[in-house]
Amino acid sequence: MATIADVAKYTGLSSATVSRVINDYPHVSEDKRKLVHDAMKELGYFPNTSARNLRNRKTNVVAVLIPRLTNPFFTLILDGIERVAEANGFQLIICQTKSSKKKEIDFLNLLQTKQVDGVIFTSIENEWEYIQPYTAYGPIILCNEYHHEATVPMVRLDQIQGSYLGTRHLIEKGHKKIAYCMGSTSGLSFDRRLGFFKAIEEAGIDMKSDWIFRDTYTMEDGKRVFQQILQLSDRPTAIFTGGDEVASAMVKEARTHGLHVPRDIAILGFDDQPIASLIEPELTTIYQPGDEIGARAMTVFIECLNGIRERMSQAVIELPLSLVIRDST
Amino acid sequence: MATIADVAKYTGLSSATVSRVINDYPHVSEDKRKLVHDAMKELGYFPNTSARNLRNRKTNVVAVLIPRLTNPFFTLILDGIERVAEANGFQLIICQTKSSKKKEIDFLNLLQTKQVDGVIFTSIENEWEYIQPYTAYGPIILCNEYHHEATVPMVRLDQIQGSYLGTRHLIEKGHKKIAYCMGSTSGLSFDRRLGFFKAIEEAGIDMKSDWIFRDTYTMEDGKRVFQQILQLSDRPTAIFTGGDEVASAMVKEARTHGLHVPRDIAILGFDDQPIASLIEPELTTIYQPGDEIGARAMTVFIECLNGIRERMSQAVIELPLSLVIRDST
DNA sequence: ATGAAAGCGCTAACAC
DNA sequence: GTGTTAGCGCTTTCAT
Repeated sequence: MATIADVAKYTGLSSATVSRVINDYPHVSEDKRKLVHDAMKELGYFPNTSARNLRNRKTNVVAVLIPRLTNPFFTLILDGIERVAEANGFQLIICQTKSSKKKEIDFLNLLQTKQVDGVIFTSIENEWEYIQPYTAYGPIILCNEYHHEATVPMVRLDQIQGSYLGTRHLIEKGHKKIAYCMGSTSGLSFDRRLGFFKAIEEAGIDMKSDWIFRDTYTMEDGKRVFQQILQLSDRPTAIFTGGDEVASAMVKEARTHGLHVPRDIAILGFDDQPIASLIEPELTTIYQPGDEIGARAMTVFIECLNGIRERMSQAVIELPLSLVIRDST
Repeated sequence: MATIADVAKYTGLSSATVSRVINDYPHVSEDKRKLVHDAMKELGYFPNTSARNLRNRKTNVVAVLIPRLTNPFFTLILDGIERVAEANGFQLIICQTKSSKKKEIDFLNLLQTKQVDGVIFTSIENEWEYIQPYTAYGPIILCNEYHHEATVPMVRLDQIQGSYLGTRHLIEKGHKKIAYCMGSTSGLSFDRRLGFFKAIEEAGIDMKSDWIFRDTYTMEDGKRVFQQILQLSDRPTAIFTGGDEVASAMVKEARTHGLHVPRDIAILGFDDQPIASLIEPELTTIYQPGDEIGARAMTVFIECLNGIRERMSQAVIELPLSLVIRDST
């Protein structure tokens, strides 16, 4: 494998000059520049990234923490991140946490060993106090997440407003018994609940603890929870879900049980994934601009890296959510 | 940032001994080992990955080329690759080609600059002759792809058998006019067509060139092509699609036009994505074990890296496809 | 069992 | 405009 020294020897120049040519520095005469380019081609030379990274103390690689690759909403975010990353010469290392606290921490090791310049969290499993120490090693951006105590930039969607909008919509449709499905206990979930209960309380509606369901993420969860709802003596007439996958499975399960959506039971999705407009009836849902949020997070990351933006103090960038009314409510 | 030299100085040992401890080498006394470990913790030392990579001439990073992150089938493959990668201490760099020949080649630059140890293609845009030269720089594995001339390991699904199975099924259902949607002109598409026409010819059925549609990948494509099909004077009674996304959109579009699936028109999917069993009617489709194929490809990659497997000669590993009969045919 | 030292390939002062 | 040289942080002979 040809090195910079080989090119230097071949051209009769010094490695410094070759390096200047590689990095497009000025103050190199045109003929030498051409000489070097020709030699590089001739020798099949390519600069060694590890050597460069070692010298430059940077890698142009970002770690993206994502709970599940097979969750379309997160791949949408990833797509947005990728778009900006590629436009700015950054590579992405994919870190699937599978919602494991331990894995999340393990991946932060990439920061300490300088394998990546920084980290973008698209979800966060550990308490902030466990993450905080790692901010010393490089920019950490929260994307689609929020922690009150976090002292880093956060790009998020206004979950309070989004769930408030959706719940208001259900209430306006005349529903008074609304089941609520939540995911984890993250800040995001917390906010959604805030918006939900804000609408509920404004309308002076009663809420039963039986109507609250935890840990609903997947289609399987949706099916399971829907069956539980059917068992209820006092059955809700509408369901607020935490995602279109869950909602889709519920619509499906309702149909299986001969129930009409939305007449017998209304179901509200979240995300507005492609599937939302593909099933029958189409899902009323909350549109989350996943790619925009991802793109924005990566932009903020680059700003931090370039020192244009303060990376170790809290900053919240919030994008709005919107209600998409279709046929399931 | 603490370096190995700092740890050496702090413990009064040499950097060589510290290195031995870091790498769990034998021939280090227990007390020194403990001494070093304590010092590393005390100083907040972490080995620098770039330096290690430079020395060791390897990165433990693999580039995965994928056309679109938002395509669920490819993220399924990615999930399988990730599972094996993480179990073996490899990181994945994500390379979204967006089906661009140029980007595909650009990403191969990661191999030449030694930023990755090798590359896994989950789809391939360029002719093999353009890829071939890069095999000199490290293992290249084809996953879900096939090229006759390719001199590398290929992990693939038996597309001929899969599309044959699906087409046979349509024929057995009594269909004699079957539209065929294809994607690119890759080896994979080629094989699918082989299987399709094998079944068609066996049954002695006529095929019209009007019934063949190219470049159908997305839901939008599905909608567009379905509308074209409706315009046809001699309209097919069944459609063989290249993926569940396309098929789902077609089912949806059929419904929009007041057509009953499968009575008025039968639609066959491909992949068996989650959506297939979520829409109404549920899709009959060809199940493709995406995660298995991904996992297998990563396993083969590691074998190549370890020299257990020949990396520069053709080897084909083929997994079977199966027909999942539901309600759309 | 431990240490000295060379060198992986590159960049950036600093000289001229 | 070009060259000399000293590292970046780590691993690995080769001594002892």
